[in-house]
Amino acid sequence: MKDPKDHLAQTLKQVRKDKKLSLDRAADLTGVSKAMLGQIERGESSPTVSTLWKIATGFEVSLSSFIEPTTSQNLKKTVARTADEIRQHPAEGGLMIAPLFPYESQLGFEYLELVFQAGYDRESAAHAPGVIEIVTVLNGVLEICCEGIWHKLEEGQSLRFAGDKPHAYRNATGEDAKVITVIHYPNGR
Amino acid sequence: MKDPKDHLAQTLKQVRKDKKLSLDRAADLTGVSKAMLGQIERGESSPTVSTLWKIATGFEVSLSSFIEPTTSQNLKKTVARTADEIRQHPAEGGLMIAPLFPYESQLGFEYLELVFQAGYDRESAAHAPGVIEIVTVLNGVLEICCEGIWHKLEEGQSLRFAGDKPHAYRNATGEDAKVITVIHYPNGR
DNA sequence: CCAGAATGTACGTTATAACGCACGATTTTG
DNA sequence: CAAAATCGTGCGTTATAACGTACATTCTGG
Repeated sequence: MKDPKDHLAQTLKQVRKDKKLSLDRAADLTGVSKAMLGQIERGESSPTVSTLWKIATGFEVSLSSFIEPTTSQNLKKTVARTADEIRQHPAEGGLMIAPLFPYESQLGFEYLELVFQAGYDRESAAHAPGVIEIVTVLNGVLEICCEGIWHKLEEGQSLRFAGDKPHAYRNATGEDAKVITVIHYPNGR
Repeated sequence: MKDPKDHLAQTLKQVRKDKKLSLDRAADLTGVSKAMLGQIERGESSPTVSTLWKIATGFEVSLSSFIEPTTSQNLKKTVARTADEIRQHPAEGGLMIAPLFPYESQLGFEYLELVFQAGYDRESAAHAPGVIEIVTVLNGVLEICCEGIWHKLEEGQSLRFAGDKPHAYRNATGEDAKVITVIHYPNGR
């Protein structure tokens, strides 16, 4: 990725246009001079983080939206997926994975369907720092161990936990357990 | 929220420590002088966005992680939720909502279970620009209309679509339809 | 039509980011 | 143990962010 200055220029100009503000009005709102706002929009200057914060705060927009690419057209497309058609069986037995919506940097998470077959019992290594996981049980019973504590989840129950620590999954029943899981990576993956 | 300079200082120092890098080594990696890295870490200077980009790129960390609050301790706690216990019935009939994990700014999304009762048929106003929705049908059959096209989702099927346009939900069957939905807001909510 | 207001840009001035280098303290090496 | 290397900080210099102001152009209302 190249210097974010150009993306910032476009985004600032677009936000101001969306809000139908002149540079004068925008300067009043943000506390940043209209001359500087104009320079940023024309890509002639790269503001400090503090100045960008003043702009984002004045416009009531998140800082991130000024520096990360906007939602790509790909994400705006409607995509339908059927878990039964894309389920995969990795080398490691007992677990099947349907990557319904793989990781997208603009969303910050991946969305999977997992099937833990009867008898599954395995640890998962800690993910990168800050990773958060959410699991909802659709069918069956699944136990998840995090921070030394086992949580038994039945159909309709959900768990959110820190995925940046070692954790474990166990299906001690005689039937498969099917879950939906969202894994959020704050620093990308 | 206050000036992000202090958060940036802490984060930069922590990232460098995690990677076991001296200021010298970090300067080599990022192309930013060690004197400047030191000033940023001590909160004595607010870098330009271009300089911050060089730092993030050199460290192979996302820009956002330097300017948004780190995952709060609240998010790291293990939380179990049962949809049956928290399901709500809003004024508007035919739809029940279990807010399993409400919106968190650090995740950027909310995670809900929805039950569309038999006969439900209603439009949903467009969300803010950039919003992306994901829906997975757990039980029953649900139809979702986006961009003028109806998509029929049966059990095990999922849909991702742009939530910043008018869309509609319909359950034309004689039974309830239960879904999990993730709604991602790029600019917060 | 005309005067005043609004708009965005250019320019000179001021403040501060960003740098290279020196230095004292600490750690490493032979 | 002494010398060399490394470390983080402070300082002066340079480059540029950020500002206030002037100006040409366009718009608006009487």
